[in-house]
Amino acid sequence: MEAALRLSAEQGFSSVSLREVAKGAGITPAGFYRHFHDMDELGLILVDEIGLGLRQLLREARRTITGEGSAVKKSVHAFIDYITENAHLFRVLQGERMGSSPAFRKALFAEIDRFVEEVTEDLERGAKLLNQPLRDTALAAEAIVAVAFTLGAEALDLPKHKREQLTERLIKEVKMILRGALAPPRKKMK
Amino acid sequence: MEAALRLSAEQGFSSVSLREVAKGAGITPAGFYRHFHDMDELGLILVDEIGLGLRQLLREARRTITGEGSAVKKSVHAFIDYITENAHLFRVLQGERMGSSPAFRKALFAEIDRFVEEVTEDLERGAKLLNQPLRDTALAAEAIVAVAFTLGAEALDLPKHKREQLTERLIKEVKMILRGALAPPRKKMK
DNA sequence: TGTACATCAGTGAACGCGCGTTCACTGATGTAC
DNA sequence: TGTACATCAGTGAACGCGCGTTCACTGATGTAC
Repeated sequence: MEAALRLSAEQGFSSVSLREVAKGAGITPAGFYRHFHDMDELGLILVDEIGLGLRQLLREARRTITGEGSAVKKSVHAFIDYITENAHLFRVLQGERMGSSPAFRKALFAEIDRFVEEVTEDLERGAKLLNQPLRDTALAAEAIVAVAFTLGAEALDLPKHKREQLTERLIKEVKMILRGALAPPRKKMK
Repeated sequence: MEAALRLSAEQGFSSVSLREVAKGAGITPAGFYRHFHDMDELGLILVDEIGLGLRQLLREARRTITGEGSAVKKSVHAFIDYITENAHLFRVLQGERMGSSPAFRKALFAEIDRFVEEVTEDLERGAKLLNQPLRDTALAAEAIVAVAFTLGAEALDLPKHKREQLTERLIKEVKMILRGALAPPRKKMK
């Protein structure tokens, strides 16, 4: 699993060969079959691990935001810290969202949907706490996750100081979306 | 090129073989070398075509929004129409953003950056026209493109009626971001 | 404590296959005289 | 108008290589008596 994750993060799961995984794990290709029926099965188990990681991330973020200070800022930092530490997992998540096998893709989308739902709930809870009702909370969550994942993926390729810049940008964009979800309707949008 | 584009959209550029492209184009593998030095070269030319497509899309969107009605709504519809018609191009754009060769990826990011810049300019122009100054226009553009590309990629896999639902969602999210970029600062964000 | 047996992760050789790349070639089309 | 030659897209055979999968096997570990 470890070898598969590392290789998938480097070159994308779909172009990792069974033989490469076996070699990475220090066994012969035939030995692979003692553990998985084929690469697809390994892939689905990998996706489960990714989903687990996402839920863990949310738990960590919730833990962080108790206390004072901007919840957005702390959540985004928790997010960036998490994907930096689990770069392999996240790279596979983003990289395999398109391409690769349909089963893999479907499983990934299910995990992401679940993540968006949890973020929606967190937003609702937070809004209630602050007495600042949001409109279209689910859409706000969807937009936030899209932006966070897109910028997060870019961040992984960057040197540290540029990553920090990008983190600040992400914080501003998330706040922007929340402000848009919060504001009372205006006369007319462009 | 046509064969390469079709195959790349289906299975991702990085897992398309030279022999597959040659077969798709109706020539022998050796014949491929008359046209490209290797697959990397073909890939970079493909990226150029993608960039061309993005610029064409913006031109079309600008054309559409003259006249009355929500500019966001019309722009988003132009975007969805475009990626529906050029699904191959767009799938490669999204799918190869991660993974594949570094050269390919770098070229893609350059094209996307250029796209974000053009959207920024359009937003500034539009805001001026409506006398509704925006803060952080570049960040708004970055967020809008991230959301549009993410939801757009999902849309391509969906049947028509679900695609329309998703289009409406995208319109609302883009408006949400613009509203957030527009509103005067509030006391405190969550 | 000692022996017989079951389990099972891993071995290593073999297979047929599609891959990228090379090479000398063919044959149609365009150009010069 | 007719002939000689250059160009060049495409051919087809061959190469060595890594691939996924199969097979009978080995040898360490745990269990039953």
